[in-house]
Amino acid sequence: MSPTIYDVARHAGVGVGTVSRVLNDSPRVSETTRQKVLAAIEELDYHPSPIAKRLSLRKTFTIGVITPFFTRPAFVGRLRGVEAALTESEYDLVLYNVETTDKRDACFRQLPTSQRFDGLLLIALPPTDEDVAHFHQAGIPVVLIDAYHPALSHVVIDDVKGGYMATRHLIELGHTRIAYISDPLESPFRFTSSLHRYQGYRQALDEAGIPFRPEYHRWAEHGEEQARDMARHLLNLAEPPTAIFAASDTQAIGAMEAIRERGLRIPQDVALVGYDDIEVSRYLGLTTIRQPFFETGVKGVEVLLQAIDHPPAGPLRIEFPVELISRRSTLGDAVSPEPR
Amino acid sequence: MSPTIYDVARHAGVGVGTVSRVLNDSPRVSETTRQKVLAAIEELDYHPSPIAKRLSLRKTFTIGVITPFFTRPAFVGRLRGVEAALTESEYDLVLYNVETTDKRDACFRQLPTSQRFDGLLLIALPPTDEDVAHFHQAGIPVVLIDAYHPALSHVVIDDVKGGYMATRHLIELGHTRIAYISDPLESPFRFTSSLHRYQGYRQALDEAGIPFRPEYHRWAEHGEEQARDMARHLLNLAEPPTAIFAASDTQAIGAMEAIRERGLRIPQDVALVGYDDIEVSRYLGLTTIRQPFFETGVKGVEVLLQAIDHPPAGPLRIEFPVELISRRSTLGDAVSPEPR
DNA sequence: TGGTATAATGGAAGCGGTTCCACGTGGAAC
DNA sequence: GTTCCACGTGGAACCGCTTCCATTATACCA
Repeated sequence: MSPTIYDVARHAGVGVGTVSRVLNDSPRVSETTRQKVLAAIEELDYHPSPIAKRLSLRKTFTIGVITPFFTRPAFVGRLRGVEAALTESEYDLVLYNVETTDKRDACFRQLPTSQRFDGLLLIALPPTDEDVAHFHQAGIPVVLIDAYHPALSHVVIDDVKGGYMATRHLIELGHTRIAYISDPLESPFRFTSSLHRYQGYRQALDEAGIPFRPEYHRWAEHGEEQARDMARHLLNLAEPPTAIFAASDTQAIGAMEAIRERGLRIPQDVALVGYDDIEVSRYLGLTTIRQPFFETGVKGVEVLLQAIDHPPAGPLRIEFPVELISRRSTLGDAVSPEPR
Repeated sequence: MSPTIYDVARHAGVGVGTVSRVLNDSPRVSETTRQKVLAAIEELDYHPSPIAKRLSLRKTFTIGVITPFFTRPAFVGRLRGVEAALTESEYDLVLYNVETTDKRDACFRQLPTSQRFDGLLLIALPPTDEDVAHFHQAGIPVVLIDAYHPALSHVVIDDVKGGYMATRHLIELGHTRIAYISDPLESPFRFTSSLHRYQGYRQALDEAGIPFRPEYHRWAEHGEEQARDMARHLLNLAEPPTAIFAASDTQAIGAMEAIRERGLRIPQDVALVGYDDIEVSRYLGLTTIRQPFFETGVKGVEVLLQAIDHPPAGPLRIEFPVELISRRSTLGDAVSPEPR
C-alpha cells in the first residue's frame, strides 16, 4: 500500500493540514517545518493521490478532446499542439477519435454530463444548437478548434481568405481556367473547410472578372485516390483547366498523380495549389496555404483552461493567419517526376 | 450543484447502499426498489461521479498511452486501435506523445508512480532494464506494443520474418541486386523495426546464396525526403540495384520519387517493396508487407486490461502475422507516373 | 408455534486529499 | 502588565462513492 498524507504527517510529526500546505506551496508554513515534511515525503517515497485531490477539490483536472479521423494530417497536427500544451499543464488529456457520426453524437451527448471533464475541446466538429444547449446545461466549458458556433469560444483560421489567396495566386500567374477540387461542401460531419475555401475561390474569380464554371468544381470523399479521379475527370474536359486548387494537400497529391499520368508537366501545363502545408508538401514542391496546426491546438488549450478558471463574459474568437507558400508546383521549374 | 447519491437515496426513500447496488447492477435489490431508484435517478438527472468511485475503489480506471511521433502512420495506426478498444471499455485513455528522448524518459520516470494509471501502454518504445525495474517497483502493469522486453507482456509482429518475406519476394522475381533503405539500425529511441527487417533481409540473401553488399544498405532519419536521397545515392552506384526494399512505406514513397526522377520504370527497371501497408500504398500500387496496426492496438489494450484485473504469472507474448501484399511496384504493369 | 435460513435494506466507515476554524505562542503597542 | 494581532499549526469535516455489517422482514420447516 502506498503511503498517504497521514503517514507523512505522522512520520514528520505534524498534522495533515501542514503536509497539505507544503504540497501546495502555501506560504503559511515555517521553513523548518517545511523541511521536516519534505524529508518525510522523500523518505516514504510519497506520491499524493490525484484522485483524492480531485474529489476534494471537485475538479477533475482532465479535459476531453474529441477529434475526427485523427489519422489525417490536419487533425493530428492540431492534436499534437493540444497534447503538447496539456502536458505542460497539470491537466490530463483524454482522447476520443470519432470516425462515424454515431460516435460523434454519442460523445456529444454523454461526455458533457459524465462528470469526468473540466472542459471539452472539439476539433473540426461544429456542434448543433441543440448540442450547444446541452453543453450549456451541463455547465461545462467547450472550446472549438477549426470549427464555429456563435455561442462557443473558437480558434480558427480564415478559410475563405485562404481559398481566396490560393486562387488569387493562380490568377496573378495568368491562369483563368482554374479548377477547384474538394470534399463535399456539405457532409454529415459538417466540416466547413471545403465550403469556406470554395467561397474564397469564388470570390477571387469574381473579383478578377473570371466567370465561374460549374464543371471546374468537383468534390468527393476525402482521400488521394478520390482526388486523383477528380483531377482525371477535369483533365478529360474538352477545355481542361490550366490550374487546379485542391482543398487539401492530400488531395493535391492525388491531383499530382493524375497530372503526371497524362504526361503533363507541373506547373507548365497544369499549375497546382494545395492547402495545409503538411510535412511532405515542402519536399514535393507543392505550393500551398499554410495553416498553423500546432499553434491552433496550443491556443485551444489555453483558451479552454482560461475558461475553466475564469469563465469569460462571452465566447472568444481567436483567428490565426494563413500564409501562401509558393513552391515549384506553381512557379519556376517543374516538380519532380520529371528527370532533372 | 449536481445531485449526489444521497439526493437520489432521499428522493427514492431508500438508503445510499441500495442506490449504489442499483447503479452497479447488483442482484441483491428487489425489482420494485430498483424501479423506484431508477425513477429517482431519471427525475434528478443524476450522473454518478467517476472520481468518487475511483477513490472509493482505489482504482483509476485510466490507462496511460505513450507513443512516439504520433504523426507517423505506423504509430497513429496502432493508437487508433488502442482508442477504439478503450472507448469500448470503461477506461479512460490519457495520451502522451513523445518526440524527444527527454520526454520519453520523463514519462517513464514519472507516470508509473503518479497514482494516475491502472496500467501503461507503450507503443514502439522499448524500456531499459532500469525502466522495467522502476515499473515493477511501482507495481503497475505495463504492456508493450511493437516493442520487446523479456520481463513485460508485449504485442508484436515478426519483423525479421517480414524483412525476409519482402526480400524473398524480390529474389523469387529474379532479383539479385537488392538494396535496403531504412532508419538507422540504432537510435536513441531504440526502435527495433529497421534492425529486425534488416536481419530478415540478410537472412533471405544468405539463404539464396546472394552475397550481401554493404553499399546496398543505406540508412538515415525517417522521412520521405531522406529516403529519396538514399535511393538517389543507390541509383548512382556503378552497379545500381534492380530492386529496393524500404523499411517503411513512407520511405518507399521517397524512393519512388528518386526512381521516377531518373526516368526509370517501376518495376521494370527498379522493383520496389515497402513495409506497413499504409493507406496510400494500395493506391500507389506499392508492394508491401502488411502489418495489422489496428489489431495490435486493440490486442495491447486487451492484454493490459486483463493484466490489471488478473495479473498473469509471467509476461505474455502475442505475435501477429505479417502478410505480403503484391502490387504493381514489383509485378506486372508499371506504377503510375507513366501515362496509361 | 417457535426457530432458523434467506432476502432486502440502511447506514457507518473508509478511500486520501483540502480547508476552515480554533488554538497557542510570542512580540509589539499602549 | 495587559491587550492585541499575526503567524504557524492541528484536526475535524467534507468531497461522493462502495462495502461490510447489522437489522428487519419474510418464508419455510419441524
